[in-house]
Amino acid sequence: MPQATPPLPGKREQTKLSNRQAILAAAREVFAALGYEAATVRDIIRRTRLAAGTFYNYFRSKEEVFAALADEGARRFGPILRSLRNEAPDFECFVRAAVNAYFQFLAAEHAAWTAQRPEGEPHPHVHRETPEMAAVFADVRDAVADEVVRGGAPAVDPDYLAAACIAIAREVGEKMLARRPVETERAAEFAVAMILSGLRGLPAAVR
Amino acid sequence: MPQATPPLPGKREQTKLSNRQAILAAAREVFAALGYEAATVRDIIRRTRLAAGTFYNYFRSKEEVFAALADEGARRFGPILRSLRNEAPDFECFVRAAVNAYFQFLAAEHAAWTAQRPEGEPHPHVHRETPEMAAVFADVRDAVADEVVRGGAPAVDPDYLAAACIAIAREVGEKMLARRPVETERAAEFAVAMILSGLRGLPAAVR
Amino acid sequence: MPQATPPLPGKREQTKLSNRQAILAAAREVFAALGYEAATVRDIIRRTRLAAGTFYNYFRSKEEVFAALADEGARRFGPILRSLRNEAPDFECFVRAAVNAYFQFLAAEHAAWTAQRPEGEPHPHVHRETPEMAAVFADVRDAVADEVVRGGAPAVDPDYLAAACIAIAREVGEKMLARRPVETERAAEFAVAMILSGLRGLPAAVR
Amino acid sequence: MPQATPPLPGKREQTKLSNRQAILAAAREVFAALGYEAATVRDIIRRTRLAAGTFYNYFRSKEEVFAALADEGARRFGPILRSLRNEAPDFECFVRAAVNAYFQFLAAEHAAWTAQRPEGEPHPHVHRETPEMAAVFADVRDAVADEVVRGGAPAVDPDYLAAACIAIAREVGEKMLARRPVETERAAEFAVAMILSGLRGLPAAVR
DNA sequence: AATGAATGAGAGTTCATTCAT
DNA sequence: TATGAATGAACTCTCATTCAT
Repeated sequence: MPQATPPLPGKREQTKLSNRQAILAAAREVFAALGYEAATVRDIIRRTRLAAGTFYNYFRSKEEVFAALADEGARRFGPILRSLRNEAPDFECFVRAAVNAYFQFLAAEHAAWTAQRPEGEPHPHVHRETPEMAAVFADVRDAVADEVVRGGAPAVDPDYLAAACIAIAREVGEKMLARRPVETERAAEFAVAMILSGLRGLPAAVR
Repeated sequence: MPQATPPLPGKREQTKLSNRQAILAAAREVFAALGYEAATVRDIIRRTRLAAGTFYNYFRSKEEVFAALADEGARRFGPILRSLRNEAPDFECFVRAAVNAYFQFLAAEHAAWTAQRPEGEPHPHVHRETPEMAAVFADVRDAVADEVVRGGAPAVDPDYLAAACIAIAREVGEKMLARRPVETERAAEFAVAMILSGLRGLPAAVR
Repeated sequence: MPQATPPLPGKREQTKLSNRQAILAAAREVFAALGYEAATVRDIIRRTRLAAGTFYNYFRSKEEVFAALADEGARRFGPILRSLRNEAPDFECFVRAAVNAYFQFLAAEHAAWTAQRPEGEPHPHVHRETPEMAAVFADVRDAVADEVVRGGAPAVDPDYLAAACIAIAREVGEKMLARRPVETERAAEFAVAMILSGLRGLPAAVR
Repeated sequence: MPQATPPLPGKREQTKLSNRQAILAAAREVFAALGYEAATVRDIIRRTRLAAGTFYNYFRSKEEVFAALADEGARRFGPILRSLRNEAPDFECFVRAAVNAYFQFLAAEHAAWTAQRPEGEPHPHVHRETPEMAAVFADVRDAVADEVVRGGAPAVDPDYLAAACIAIAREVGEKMLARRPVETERAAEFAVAMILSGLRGLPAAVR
């Protein structure tokens, strides 16, 4: 196939990219609708115009596409989080801003997902953890841990502290999503209060 | 037929009971190692000397064996929790006692599980929620919610509060398990401090 | 167990007999409701107060209980058929009487069955052949064949003739059962007419 | 892409077609040997070089492959039957032609099947109704019913009449197949005579 | 003789993954 | 590189049958 060298991203590169995007988009929907375990590669490619085998030109497994999705989420969320940290005058403001951002993100994603959920939750005891959430959590964890190291947060075990903050946000966020209407602000307010007052009380309690 | 009361359990009843226990034990291990979704009925019976079909003489499905495990956990933990509540002079003491009990339980169960785990975390993004944990969490949630209603805890949204307390305990507990050695007391101390000081600061922050 | 010799059928023999009857009755219902292939030994013993293993004290398999049912049907129907043959002045009357008896039997059995059929016919291309029917057919076949040999029916191939007569009765009978209301007499009339006029026309057509 | 019309079927299409044929052929044999109910999907694919899962690329279930077989039979037989009806000067000739055609078809199919049958009849009480037969019967039934409506057959219950005709052909046909040698003509002659003389005698007998 | 739990083969079906086209 | 049929291991669950009690 004699052909001039493509000066701009050639057609090949374009389709390659758009195929990748199509798979990622389909995977996002499927993981949201079915959960990681129940989702199958077949489910993903079925929501795509691509053939079964094509999936494997882009990802080696369900595991890998999940990781890619998480990466993408991190790439979208990381900058937001970092700018919040730069702009916030102190740690309290940062926590407030971060929790608010997270809860808004959560509500937005949730709205998109609940649309296609077919029946009621079949396995209520299983956490629906989406790739985006995982990435966001990782970022937050790093931020909190950094802050502890930098002295902006009390000098307690940074790992435990990060875990506790994330835990509060996560669990309260989940409760928030279960309510009608979804009150992002009230929930965020509660979570922030819990985190900050917990933080303030810590140094006295834990040496 | 010289006697009406069956004095000792016959051999049949004995094996029946021990088989049931064997299946439950195997299921516990499998759920811990693989998570609920990834676990299969085959995985469970394979860890047993029983034949494939025998599983279905005891439980109708994976769902059912999970529920049985949760029931068992609740039966074991519920009384402990309730006695703690009765004995504790105030809510703080109760929280302290409950968190300690939970972390000890966690450490004990963990020791039993990690024994069998063959490789490193195969599915890191999936929440390992074991039936026992689910049951314990439900109990704690009820206790906290009750306390809020009774006025022993600040008059904030009881659902959010319970969720936050559980979240802290859960997540810090998980971190604790990941460390060597497993320091039950330090972790419990941290979690209790976080919960209680969070609690104290709440009323001022949330109107 | 010292015990006087039982002069009349002892308790043992009685239960043995009643167990056998219970299994047969259950089998009759199950075969009618599910068809031979779909019916399982489990289905049969489940309709009984007996334990699974007990079935095998009486019958070695589903096959065998089916055969026993057929035997029973034959024992009930054979005498009727034979007396009809003795009482009927000629072959025509015999055919008439036999077809009527068969159709009435069919309608009666059918009423008993359709009661418990759960859903609509799942496999429309499968003939529901019950043991009783099989036995009755065998008897009729013998009767017709005998009559041909005795000269009461035209000297055509007796096997074909018997087959044709049975076929008409069977198929028209099935059609009859599918209608509401079930008109035993009209259907019998039709079948008899078809058989007899077919019979009369045969000698001329077939040498 | 120098050419728009796919000139010859590619290798893929060829194997796809031949696999489909292989499955159908295997299914035909299995249904004939075991009957619809006793036949399993595994029996079918086992007579094939294909893997277990491949069956489901072609048919969704046993039911569906049976239907496909019936369709095929109908497609082969329907035209024959219709041309016979157009060419026959009267109903008698049509019946004669149809029965002959049916018996020949039966004999041909039978030859193909009995080749593989390993042992003696394993389930004597189950009607071996093959998909082809089902299709043929449906066609014949329609033809006879039509003729009754058109007045070419006596004005008796068309459903009963069709059933009776089919029944005679079917049952006599079965007897025919059981004999050695298989005398298609004699059997057809008998069946035709029985049907036609039955037909002629009917109007007088049934008002 | 009756019991009913244990057995394990085998049914239908799904799925991740491969590979000839 | 895209395709999509083939693969075969694995899964859930059922069943006839056995056998210790």
